[in-house]
Amino acid sequence: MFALVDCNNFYVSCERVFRPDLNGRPVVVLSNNDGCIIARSNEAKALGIKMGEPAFKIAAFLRRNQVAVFSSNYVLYGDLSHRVMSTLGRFTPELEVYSIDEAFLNLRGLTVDWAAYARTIRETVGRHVGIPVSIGVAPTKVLAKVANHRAKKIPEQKGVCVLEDPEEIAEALKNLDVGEVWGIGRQYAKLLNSIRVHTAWDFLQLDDDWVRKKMTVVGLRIKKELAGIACLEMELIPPAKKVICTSRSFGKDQTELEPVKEAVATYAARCAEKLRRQHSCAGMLMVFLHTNSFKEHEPQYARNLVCKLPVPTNSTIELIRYATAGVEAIYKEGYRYKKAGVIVMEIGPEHRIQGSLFDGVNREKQAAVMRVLDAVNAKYGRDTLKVATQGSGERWKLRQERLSPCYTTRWTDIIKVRV
DNA sequence: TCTGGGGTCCTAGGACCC
DNA sequence: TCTGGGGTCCTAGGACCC
Repeated sequence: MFALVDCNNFYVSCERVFRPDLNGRPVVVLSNNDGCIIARSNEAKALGIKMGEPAFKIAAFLRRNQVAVFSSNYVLYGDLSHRVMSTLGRFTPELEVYSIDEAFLNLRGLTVDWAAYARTIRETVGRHVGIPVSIGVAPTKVLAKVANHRAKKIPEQKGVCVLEDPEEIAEALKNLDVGEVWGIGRQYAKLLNSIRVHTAWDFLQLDDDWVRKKMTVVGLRIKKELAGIACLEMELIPPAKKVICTSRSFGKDQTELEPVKEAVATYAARCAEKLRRQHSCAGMLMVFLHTNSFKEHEPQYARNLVCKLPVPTNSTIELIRYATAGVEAIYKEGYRYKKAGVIVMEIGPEHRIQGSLFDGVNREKQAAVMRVLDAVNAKYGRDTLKVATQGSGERWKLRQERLSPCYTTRWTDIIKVRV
């Protein structure tokens, strides 16, 4: 049996941990740059606020309904996620951290009452971290997702749902929209609806060959999993990334090269950090830059430039050099730029790089410098040491007007309790 | 004024190898 | 008249996830 533990309205729940006054009130969290709604409390959902809605379009509505609005605080969410995951780790020898707010637990070998066990997990996470979770337990991962969906949607389940008995499973699938099944997105749902397949149960009645042909082996696996045949394994160690991207919209449109270069240098530095964290080097780098396509009446420009690196690297200094040269090459005067990004590809392990006969870089020295840079920044905070090209970020940095404190990771933000 | 960010997997078709 | 067999690698496009 697999359990899927999913944090309820995770970002909103994180904001509420240190603000219990927000319980019972509508709360939303915005995307980077305070752009779109990306998390909603149940009260906010009840008001009809849509996922992905641009915040500026419903600003008046939010005020009128006294909705508490937050910029996203990924430092806080990341830390609380880590605490949830380590608590979950105590309940299984096999934990797969699937995303910032979800994890699969392999319950194989345990002889317990599943529902009682799930309730214990739920209570423990609540007590230790303060985040409410929903738990689905079933014989396959896809069915655990189905169970989780019921745990969340049906109040009588009280956050826990076990699907083991075939008749219960059938009943659950008959009551589930096919588009709600994990792995069936909008396009496949449309295709299935067009042949009068509306529920997960209908999908299960389809011919294997048809599913294979129209939805590839991925679709067929989903079908097997719904039938109770486990095809998806636990992934205990997250595989190294094959592509790493750092991109941001600017806090405001940029019309000059200098601040754009600073931003791109900073994104390159982030990519380098991510590479070093997974002990990889990248052999190729791409930089892109574009204007705001929503502003249809303004002149539009979008370009990217790919650059093969002479020797794969994860050095901040080297990646910044190529990235800024790239953006200089594609930058054109006379546009209002909205967003830029750096993508590194052809990623491989750092201890197996192919050198070059004509390489002028002292790679050992460079690696030593990076070790010091990482150590200093780990101790004193990000960008305590940085490359001067990154600048201060004054002109282009994210808009974050409603950021909550970093309650758990910054000394000055720790809450004070009066006795 | 204001519209997010970061990933994975699969398939088909073409180029190329011996 | 006759026209092999077995592969790999790369790319673009399309689907999906959080």
